[in-house]
Amino acid sequence: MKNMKNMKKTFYITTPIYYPSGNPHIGHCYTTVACDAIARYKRFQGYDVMFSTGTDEHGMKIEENAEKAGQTPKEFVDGIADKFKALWEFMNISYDRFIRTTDDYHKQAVQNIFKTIYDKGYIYKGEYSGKYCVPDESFWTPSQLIDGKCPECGREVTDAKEEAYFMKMQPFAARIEKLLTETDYLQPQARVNEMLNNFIRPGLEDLCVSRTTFKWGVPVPFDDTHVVYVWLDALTNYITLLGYANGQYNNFEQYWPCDLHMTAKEIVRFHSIIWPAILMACDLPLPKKLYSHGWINFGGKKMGKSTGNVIDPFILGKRYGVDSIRYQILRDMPFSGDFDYTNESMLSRINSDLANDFGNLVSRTTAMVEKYFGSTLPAAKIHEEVDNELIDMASGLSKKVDALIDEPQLGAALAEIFKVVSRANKYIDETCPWILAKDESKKARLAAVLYNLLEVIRITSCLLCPFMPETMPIAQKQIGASGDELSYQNVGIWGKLRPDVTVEKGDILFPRFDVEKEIEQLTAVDN
RNA sequence: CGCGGAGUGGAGCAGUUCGGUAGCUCGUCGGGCUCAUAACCCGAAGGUCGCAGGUUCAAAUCCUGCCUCCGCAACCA
Repeated sequence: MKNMKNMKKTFYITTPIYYPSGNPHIGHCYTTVACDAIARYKRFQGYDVMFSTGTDEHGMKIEENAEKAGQTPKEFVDGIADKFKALWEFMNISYDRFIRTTDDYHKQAVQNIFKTIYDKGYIYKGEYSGKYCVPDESFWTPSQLIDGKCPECGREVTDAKEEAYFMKMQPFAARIEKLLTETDYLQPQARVNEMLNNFIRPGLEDLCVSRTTFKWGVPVPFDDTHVVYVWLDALTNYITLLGYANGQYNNFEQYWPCDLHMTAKEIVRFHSIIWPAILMACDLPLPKKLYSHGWINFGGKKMGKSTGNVIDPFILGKRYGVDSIRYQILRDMPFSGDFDYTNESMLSRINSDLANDFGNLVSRTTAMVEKYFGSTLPAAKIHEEVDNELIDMASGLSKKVDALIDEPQLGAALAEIFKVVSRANKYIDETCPWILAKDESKKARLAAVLYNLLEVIRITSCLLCPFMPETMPIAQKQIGASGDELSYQNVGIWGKLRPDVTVEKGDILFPRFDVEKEIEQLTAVDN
């Protein structure tokens, strides 16, 4: 039975669950911050949002890394899961639920799901064969081999077989192809061809869903010499954390099917082919959208090599502000394709958009209201023709942003917002308030100009708030906006700020950085 | 011929679906303004749109061939 609260439209958004074989980095941040911005935006729109994230904690690599660290696997993942949580707290990530695949309810649910699919006849016992490195006890695919040898230790590999459970894929192949070709499930579209050409057209192979070469996993319910392999363990987090096949939660009906799975491009295949197959095997509805973004690279190189502390999100966030970092990566990340991160581009973006354009707009506007009217605008205003373009742009902004958030094209959404911010700066030059201020008979016109500027700040700050949740409320306080004036209902309506508003000029919102000095110091930190 | 993406003024990108004056941001240079975080506004310089052919009155945009870079190819966000 749904109560009134649950009558609201729901929106379920997920990050992948991250593999905690090492510490979180800015790449994890990108995915998670993007989801956070969307989740906050949807809450702002009035949706009942479920925003999930977590960690995928089983598997051989964890077993090995734990051993190297002299810890049990559980101790090892506990430590790293805490680091992820600490980073998300630092980055102001408003997740609703954090799942760990080592959580008891999840393990139980995975076993239930495995059993269900087995009982339906989609899982059978077979043999996994491949190239095997005996000393490392690892299977490798032909493509992973380096010069035909083990990529880990460089020794010879041999043909080997092991008993394994497989999930049939053929029963689902046609539906999966339709999902990819006839719907806009997978975004961006370019990835669809990749999936079709590489996997679907050649014919989907059955999926290996258990392993016997390591123990750190969920035991197969009726055969505990096997542990459940990553697919069924990790992907199912999206439904187990809602309570599917377990008694821990009871939100499955409420939030499934998922509205948006956000992932990076390397796991597209698992989310576009395997995950739908698993859901089909369980007779469950399919998620609505999968968005696969590119990577953040550094000087053309992939992350992880000698990039140093500079890319540590804690260091950047403490130095430049969490909101600024959130803004920069979301603004500069292209819709598809990778993004090449440099400290220069980050600082330049923060300076020009946040300090010069937005922050300075708030600063100069509130300063003028204070200086010319003692902080409180008079109610009497005189409108002029020159105001119209600005008013039209600001009034129509929220509709454009709504649509871009749904794509989801966050960079384009931010660009649209900043077009209006720039237009407002230009408007100041067009209207020259400092000249109006010298003429006592033009007070009502001056009041209108300043009010219009405050309105632009009200509207843009509301739309920017999901991206920069710390700073925007401060800006809103400075322009004297509060309560219903900041609601979603009013963000598309011009003139909602009360006419006799009182501003409260405050600290600088986004300080400007000396790029050369900062680069120097960041480099010093790096070495 | 494994699959896919990309090559556009100094840098980063848009434009290519349905051909028709090459656009944006940053940077540089010049000017304006003074409310503001030396910020803001205006203007200018700067590109044979990877190369070579072809179609067309007209191609960054369509066709053919080639070069270079990058990613993917059973779990790096």
